[in-house]
Amino acid sequence: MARRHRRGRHDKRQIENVEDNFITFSKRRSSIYKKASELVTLCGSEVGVVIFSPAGKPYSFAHPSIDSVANRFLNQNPPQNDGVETLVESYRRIKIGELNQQYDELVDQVEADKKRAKELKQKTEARSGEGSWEAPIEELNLEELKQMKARMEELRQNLV
Amino acid sequence: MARRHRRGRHDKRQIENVEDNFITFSKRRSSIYKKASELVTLCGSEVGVVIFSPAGKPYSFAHPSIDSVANRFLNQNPPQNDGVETLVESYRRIKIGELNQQYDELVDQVEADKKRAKELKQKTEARSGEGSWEAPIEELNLEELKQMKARMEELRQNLV
DNA sequence: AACTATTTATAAGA
DNA sequence: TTCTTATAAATAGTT
Repeated sequence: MARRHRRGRHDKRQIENVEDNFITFSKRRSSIYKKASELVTLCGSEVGVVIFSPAGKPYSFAHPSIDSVANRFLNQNPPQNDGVETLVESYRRIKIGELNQQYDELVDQVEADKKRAKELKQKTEARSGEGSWEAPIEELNLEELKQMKARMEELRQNLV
Repeated sequence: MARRHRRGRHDKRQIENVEDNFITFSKRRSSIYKKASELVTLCGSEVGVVIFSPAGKPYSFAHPSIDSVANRFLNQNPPQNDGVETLVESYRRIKIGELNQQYDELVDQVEADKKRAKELKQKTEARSGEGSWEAPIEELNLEELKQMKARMEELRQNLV
């Protein structure tokens, strides 16, 4: 009996050309969507699937929505201890890092200005012998500024 | 012939109890992972799957990694115009909003302090008639501060 | 976990 | 493309 044509699924299918590969990809992508959908209706679970074609085009299937599933997953997976950054951590680090750098420069400059203003004030007071009624203001504000910086750094610890 | 037991897959399987449902869920979840894995090796695509069990426990499968797939998907799906926030947008808005609020308070306070310091300096100078060599410093720094604030607001526009 | 009757998915051909 | 089909794989219920 002559050898039959091979049909059904074969483990060692080789990628012959781009067109056939995309046909296979499309069929299998649809099947995965179907399986995911069945899991939702059959078991009452939530599912999100993201697939990139060999050419790099994105496809997705999700229930109840891709954002819902992604947010739920990310929120239930807090920062890991194994050195691997999560998606959210990466965005926080990169984007908030810029903001923090600007903030550090601002605080440094402001504190230097406060110090110089205080020295200047002491100098002019020593010469005039007046104006001591203004004395506590800048010290107090400088202290508040330091506290605010501490609070900001605490916030940053929680963010980055 | 007596009616046979129903095997194979049936469209209208009913959830009888939690244990059986979880067994079905586990089997099907494994199958979806297998299908996803086959899609990767067979077609050379990238896949990310997130699944919540009926009880709410999260599971995931991804190649090359869940972060890689998620980032790639989110980056290729820029902010939509239909009023729906993406995952990344939501995180930026919520977390950076806190930082911005602190920053606004800081800038307001600093500028108020600058103004008061300037007034105090003018007052003491008017009385002593000296110290004018220090005059340009605070105005310059105040201007730099304003520019820094402007840059910060520009940065924020890009973030939020 | 493993088994099995049945259904579904798959690859290639038409 | 879409349909067909021989075969492989997945499924639900059982043991």
